[in-house]
Amino acid sequence: MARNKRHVEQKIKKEEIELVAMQLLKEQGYDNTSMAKIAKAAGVAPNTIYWYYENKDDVLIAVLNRVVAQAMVAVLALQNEPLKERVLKLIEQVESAGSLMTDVHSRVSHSNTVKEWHDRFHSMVEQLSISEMIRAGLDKSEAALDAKMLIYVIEGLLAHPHDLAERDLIVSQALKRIFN
Amino acid sequence: MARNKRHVEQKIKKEEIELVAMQLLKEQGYDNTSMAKIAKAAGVAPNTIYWYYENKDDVLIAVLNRVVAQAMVAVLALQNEPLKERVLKLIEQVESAGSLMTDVHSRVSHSNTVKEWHDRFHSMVEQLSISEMIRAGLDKSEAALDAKMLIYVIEGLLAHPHDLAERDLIVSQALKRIFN
DNA sequence: ACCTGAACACCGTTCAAGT
DNA sequence: ACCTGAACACCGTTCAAGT
Repeated sequence: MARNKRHVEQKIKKEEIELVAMQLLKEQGYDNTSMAKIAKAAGVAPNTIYWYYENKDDVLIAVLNRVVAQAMVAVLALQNEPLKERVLKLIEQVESAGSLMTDVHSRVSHSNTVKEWHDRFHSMVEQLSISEMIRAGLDKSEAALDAKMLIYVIEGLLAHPHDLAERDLIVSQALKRIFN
Repeated sequence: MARNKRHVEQKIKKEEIELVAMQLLKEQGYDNTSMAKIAKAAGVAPNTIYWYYENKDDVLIAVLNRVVAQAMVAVLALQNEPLKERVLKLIEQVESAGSLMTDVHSRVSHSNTVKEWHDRFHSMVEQLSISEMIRAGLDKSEAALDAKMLIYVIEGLLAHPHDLAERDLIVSQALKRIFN
């Protein structure tokens, strides 16, 4: 019993650190969220985090996995909607993660772990995008290139601020150019 | 004479700091280039840089202006080449600046000065891109959207590694989708 | 006007020690 | 196994002082 209880509490502690880190990283970004800040918000000593994670980038990755899982659920729920709606939902989801995606790109050059995470993530997105293209009737020989184009347009929309109407227009135009 | 000489030396000193900073920032990126490193390479005390620049982001902007001017010259030299060649030249130029463009994006949230520089730069690129679209025969009503798309594809190519052949393919595909 | 040495507050991370 | 206090090296930046 005691053994079990302690085991549960351990999981809770790590979970709490991760949830707190997620909130702070989403709201304030990587550089503005110090390890000390996370520790304080989680109610532990600054170096305690290092018992659960190798370093700050490791915390970032744990948070990224949560964020991605959440976004996937939201987008997959629209399985039967037209492609445009799903793309817009995806953008909305990633945008709610604040500057996290930009942070990933800027950490890639510092941390090999982040680089590996980024590369895996990117090729996953690419595969999904390619199947969407084929499913939407595109020629297999061109699907890969068009998938990349669409991803880059989405990334551009995420990197630069747009109101909803403009975003809608640009996505529509991209899909029109690709599928006409 | 003495007056003049000192004036010249002043310009030389600032110029040297900037050239050294450009080299370091291009090679090692923003975070890996400390003010102390720049100062040492320029042969001055670390805080001397603060006489010429308000802060580190100010140094970054001075370097960015140099890099952009250089790229503009290279691209404008191809005035009469087809659009595809000019786009590829632009990508090549920006790529030679290493991670500087990614660094700009990640500094935007920290420094208002960098944000302003970024916004100005971005709208300049957008205007140029729109005129290219119109010049290439696109309908005026769609030129703005297609210009944005093309810019985002270019940014995507810059943010992610591609060999020359793949890059060529993606640019060709993008132009084909836009102009067919 | 131009430059410096010394200091400040903060950062990510480590280490030896406690339970 | 889990957590801490104290310390380390480094960072951007400031300040008082020198010429």
